[in-house]
Amino acid sequence: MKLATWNVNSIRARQESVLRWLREESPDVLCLQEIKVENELFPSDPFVEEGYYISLNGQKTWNGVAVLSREEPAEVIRDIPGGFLNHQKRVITVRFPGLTVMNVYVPNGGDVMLDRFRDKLSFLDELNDYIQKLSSSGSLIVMGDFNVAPKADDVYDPEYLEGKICFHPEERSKFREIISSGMTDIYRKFNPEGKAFSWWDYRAAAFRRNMGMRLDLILLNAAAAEKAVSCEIQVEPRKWERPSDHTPVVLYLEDI
DNA sequence: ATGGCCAATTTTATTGGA
Repeated sequence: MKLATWNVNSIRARQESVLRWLREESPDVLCLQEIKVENELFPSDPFVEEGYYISLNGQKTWNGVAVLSREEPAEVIRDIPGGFLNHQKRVITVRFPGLTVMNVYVPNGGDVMLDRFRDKLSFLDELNDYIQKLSSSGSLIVMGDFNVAPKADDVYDPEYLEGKICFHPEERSKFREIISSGMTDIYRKFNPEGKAFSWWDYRAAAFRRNMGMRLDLILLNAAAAEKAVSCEIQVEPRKWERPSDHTPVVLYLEDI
């Protein structure tokens, strides 16, 4: 089984790229973030023709998440039930027999001095609670754009970026709490050493100079981690024409 | 050195991204 996460930075701007990627990779599940469109305006037809069910939690202009899946989900849960930030569409959870997949887009936070950064930390707390709740019932995969680079090898220049957005000690601490509660950062399980990035700024020729961060993560509870075979960051789509600033991260699981 | 770009809407500026 093959699952992937990709922050596409607008599905309407990236429709052809996502279709191309689906044809090349044929994943069973693809979690999309920042679709930046209301559910009614999501360009569903070509993805249905490609053989996918579409589960949506979109909104106008910003945020928005979607799951494409070969199998129709048995259940779809939108947002974090009771969550304080639910007016921003950042979470969608799809459940299949024996497997739950949560697709998340954590707030960026803007700048560590802003209220938005405090909201980001609170969101990570709520997310952890929600993960623990769902983790008690079978295999759980949480994948998406966490907007947190967990460790020094996940950013191009840890000294320069220390304390800046996406690499501030408080957000790394919140992320570690999720890991401490029993989730595995599966990319690092298979690739424990070395710089690895999934996002590169559009500005400053950041991609050409490989000035990136690993913000797109896949977390597995113990039941799911047992079945994990490998995990890869696919840098190639970041080189395509009109790319997203993020690139796909792919997880392979033993058949469930 | 730490900027530069990109997308959507509020559209010829502004906001957010990270």
